[in-house]
Amino acid sequence: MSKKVSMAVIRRLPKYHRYLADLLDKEIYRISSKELSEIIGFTASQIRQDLNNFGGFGQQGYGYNVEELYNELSKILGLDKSYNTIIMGAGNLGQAIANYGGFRKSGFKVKALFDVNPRMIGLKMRDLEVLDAEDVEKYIKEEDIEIAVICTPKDRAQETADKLIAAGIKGIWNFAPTDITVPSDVKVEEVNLSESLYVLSYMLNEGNLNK
Amino acid sequence: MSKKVSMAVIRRLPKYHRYLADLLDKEIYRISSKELSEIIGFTASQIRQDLNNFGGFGQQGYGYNVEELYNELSKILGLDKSYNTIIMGAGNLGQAIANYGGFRKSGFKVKALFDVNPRMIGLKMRDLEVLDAEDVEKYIKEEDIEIAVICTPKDRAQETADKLIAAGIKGIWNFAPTDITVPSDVKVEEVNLSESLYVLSYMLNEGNLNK
DNA sequence: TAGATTGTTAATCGATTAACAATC
DNA sequence: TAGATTGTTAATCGATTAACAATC
Repeated sequence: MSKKVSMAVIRRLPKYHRYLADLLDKEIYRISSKELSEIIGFTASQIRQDLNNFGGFGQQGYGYNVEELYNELSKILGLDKSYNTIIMGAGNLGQAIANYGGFRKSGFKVKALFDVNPRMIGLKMRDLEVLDAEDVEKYIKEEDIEIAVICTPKDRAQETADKLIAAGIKGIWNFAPTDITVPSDVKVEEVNLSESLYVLSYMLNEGNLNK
Repeated sequence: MSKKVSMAVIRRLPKYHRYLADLLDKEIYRISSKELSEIIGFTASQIRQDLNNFGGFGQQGYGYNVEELYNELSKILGLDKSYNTIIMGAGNLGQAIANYGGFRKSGFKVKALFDVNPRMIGLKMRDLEVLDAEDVEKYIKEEDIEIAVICTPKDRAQETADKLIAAGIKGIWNFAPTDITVPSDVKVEEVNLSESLYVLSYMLNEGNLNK
């Protein structure tokens, strides 16, 4: 196994994957790094460097076979599997994620929502039930849950993570506006929407900074 | 005006802002870059470098005044103002964003949701009305809207952006799972949730890649 | 004053881009 | 074969870290 691939590269992989899917939709089956660079906005050099972290998928004089590269990227991203998923916190955001069909299509299957609020517990949202957060450890083990999405308020995020990890969860998608601390074998992807919005706000005001 | 600050620095600013708010909550009024580095997980050197892009906010032998630094960061991030905001697309995600109180608290005021679906138009969600997306240009001008959030499906994102920009919008927060193209005076912050989830999926499978 | 800690310059590290031999 | 385009090495660029004089 070769040297660890940098996060900068990894964060570009989903974008390659998406643009290749678009090409397939348009029935384009062959592409050079130069052509791809014009569509996706990275340099051709970067594209070739990025891909070569994982293997030589192209062919000199020809370029890349779109379908083959798409399939390779699917494998690299782990999208050739499916993942049982639960959502902690059945508020607006939890519901929105539960109802987004795109994730299911990519193999992320939301099995249940969990909440601490007695008024929510037992409710059905489309075909999903809201279960008692008390019972989550048992559920994770019995239903073979691999990914948990944290949509709780900020102050309940860490304790929720701890409980999930104790039950064996190895992947957490955290939407609570706080950083959570986990052991190194647990992977966390943080989505901090406030931080994202603040970056937009920064950009809108950049010119006005009196430096 | 000094040299443009890099995106790497800018994306760390909201995190400083958040951790300083936590310190104020805990009634801690003074902090050195070293102490902050232990809490936030960046090096002390990086913290000093980052902040010095915007001014010398510290004091030798003392450190930083938490409240002062927090206020300076608020100004840098444009959080000392408020922004009239609209949401394009009144689906699950649009509603979730509309209902999240945190944004309002930071000065981002959602004034209305817009949708193309006749069944949605006219509905009230809490205190917000769903308006006809046809009327958005007029609304933007009359109500002085500065920021628009795109929560439409992928295939309607670009045309929506074009319409918003024609009406004078300068800031777009894009949740549609596609990149939108805008003139250089318009700022876009992309939030691609699928890409984020795929990165998590990658990390969960990293060990299994047969390289 | 002595100690602490900044602001800032210099050194290092890593990521991106350029170049080109290999080869389809 | 000739042309095209990769895979990969080398060069450049930018970001992070280290070091330390300035100074509170």
